[in-house]
Amino acid sequence: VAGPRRVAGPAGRPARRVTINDVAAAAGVSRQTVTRAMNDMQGISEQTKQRVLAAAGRLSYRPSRFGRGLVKREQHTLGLVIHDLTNPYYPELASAVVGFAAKQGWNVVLADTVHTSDRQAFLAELGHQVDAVVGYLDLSPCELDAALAGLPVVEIDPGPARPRRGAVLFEMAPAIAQAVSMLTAVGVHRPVMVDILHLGEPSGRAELVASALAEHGVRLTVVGAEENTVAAGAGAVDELFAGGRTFDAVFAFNDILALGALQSCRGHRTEVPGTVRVVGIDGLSVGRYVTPRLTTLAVDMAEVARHAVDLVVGMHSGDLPWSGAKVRRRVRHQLVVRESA
Amino acid sequence: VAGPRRVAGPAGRPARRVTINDVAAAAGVSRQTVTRAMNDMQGISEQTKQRVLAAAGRLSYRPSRFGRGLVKREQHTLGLVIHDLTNPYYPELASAVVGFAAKQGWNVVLADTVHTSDRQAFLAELGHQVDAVVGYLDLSPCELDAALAGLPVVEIDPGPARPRRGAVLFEMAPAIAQAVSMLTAVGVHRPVMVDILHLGEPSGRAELVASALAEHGVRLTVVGAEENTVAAGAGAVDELFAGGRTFDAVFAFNDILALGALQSCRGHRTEVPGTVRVVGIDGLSVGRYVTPRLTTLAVDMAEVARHAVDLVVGMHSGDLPWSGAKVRRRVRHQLVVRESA
DNA sequence: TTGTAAGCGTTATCAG
DNA sequence: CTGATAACGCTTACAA
Repeated sequence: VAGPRRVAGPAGRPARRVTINDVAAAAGVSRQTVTRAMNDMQGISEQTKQRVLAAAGRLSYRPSRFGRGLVKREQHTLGLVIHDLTNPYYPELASAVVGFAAKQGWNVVLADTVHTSDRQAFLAELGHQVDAVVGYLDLSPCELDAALAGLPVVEIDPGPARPRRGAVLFEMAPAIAQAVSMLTAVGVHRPVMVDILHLGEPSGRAELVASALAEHGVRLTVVGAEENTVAAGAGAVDELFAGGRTFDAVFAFNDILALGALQSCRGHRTEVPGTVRVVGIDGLSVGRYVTPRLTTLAVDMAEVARHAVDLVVGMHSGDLPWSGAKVRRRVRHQLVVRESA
Repeated sequence: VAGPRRVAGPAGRPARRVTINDVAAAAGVSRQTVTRAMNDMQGISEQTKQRVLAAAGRLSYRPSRFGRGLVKREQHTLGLVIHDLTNPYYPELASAVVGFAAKQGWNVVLADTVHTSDRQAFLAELGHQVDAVVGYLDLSPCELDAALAGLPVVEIDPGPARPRRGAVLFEMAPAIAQAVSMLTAVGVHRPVMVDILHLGEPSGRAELVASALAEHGVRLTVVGAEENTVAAGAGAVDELFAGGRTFDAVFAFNDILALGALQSCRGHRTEVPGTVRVVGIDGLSVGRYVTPRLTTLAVDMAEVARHAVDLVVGMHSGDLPWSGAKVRRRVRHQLVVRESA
């Protein structure tokens, strides 16, 4: 395989795609014979097969996936929508989704929305390229219907509102209650939550933590991080220190922010878990590699991915409806006690 | 959008795909009119448009991407081949590749080879679904030609052999020399490398480190890690400690193994960088969040991704040849001194 | 504003 | 073993 040998126009650019007809002509056979040679089908003599293959190679011929897909109906691709591959949560999810999807013969195209301004248009565009969509959509039900009508959709952790499509729901309350019991038992009484605020409002996670603490008569202070990064998590806790506020525990919206809390404590020579206890959410594997190792509410990513892929494949095949209770699955977080709390 | 309303057979499964013809029939118009309505084209009255859209919604109609792709030739997808999304290196790469590809209007399907036994077959299959391939192929030139003939291919860090296709080459020697100078200057004379062995042989990275050290009259001991994980890196260094071997520096094949080295040192109450200095390779962002922060030879992932996408898009459009010097780019690693060395 | 005809590149069917 | 013909679902031209 030397340089490009496609039929080239004056500028050296391919004038048009090399098609099966070109190969057929070059080899002096019919299109059907080319098909037989390319796909290792029987009913073709070894000799013509080689001649065809040679011609195909010479022309750099490659069957069009569209032509082929049109007639063979067994090519499925899944759109996986995530916020930002740079946040370790999403690769862990993506890894699991890609794995399960591959097992079912589905391809996965990755849609990262980190630099997307118009989510609806973005998802509508994605919808044109795939057979089903899974992930973090963050659209209102009506936007979602507009963008992805007629397509099987499974949202992951879609928030409190009753999902209008398929969904994998997170059940964090039990694990949160467990973590809160553990902390209050050892005397925590001034906890803080580093949250991701939505329009200035505390997240659902913060509310769960607050109400679990309320059961023990403890009040939660919620502060917002600027963005979802380690640095922002550290910044939020830095401000706490700077403000002279005393606290004995930090709950974080997720492990990334918790890592920031750890970093900030280290910067302020504050012992973890001695002086301040830190608890993250998600169960990222990076939590095992930091010092101290991060205590966290972990979700089994493989289970999430398995549910999501199962649902969406079922919806696509028609075995499952496109909405309703049958296409809702629940996954429980588990308290994983390591060193930080 | 309630349940699935596709034409259903006896089992409740869709009997066949809903096509433009079904919608046309249902709305009492021609196919062309349906196209106009679906694609917001002009030359259709608002009234018929609504009628068609209603019919389409009722039938859950969605244009086939194959039919559409066959006639509109502006849909490109890139296959990104990586080893294991679970290893933070690949998400960082994927994130950048997806970003640049999106900017050029390309979709990215992610092919994770971690559970792939037959790489050649896997890539051949992938080749059928995409317009170009980028990433870590790990195939011999002849396997590669067999699997991906006729397709633009850009390998990333393909190793020492002269690449037969497009390639983004890593130039680590200068950064390695710099790191080695730094370490020998502070008295390091018993360095170890935790390597990923290929068929029992030291990697190219190990050889570069060894020869840089030789310039300073220092000999390198190479040990292999079982696999490419933090735990394996820790295990390799644990064995060093167990063997009673003394060492004052650890070079790691990559940051992941270096994290393991850090972990092992911590387990053995060995000060880093006081007693042992640790240097990783890759420049993963996780290196900034561990204690002590990891000194590493960093590659600019965005630059790698930019080159890879530029090359492959150029090759696809015909602006660039499919092999040769014009489709080779070089990226230099940079020594990033943090705390661990 | 709407419909008709043709063709995109491929494979399945059936006749030779 | 090979080739002609007819789909596959869609859009672009052009005609009404």
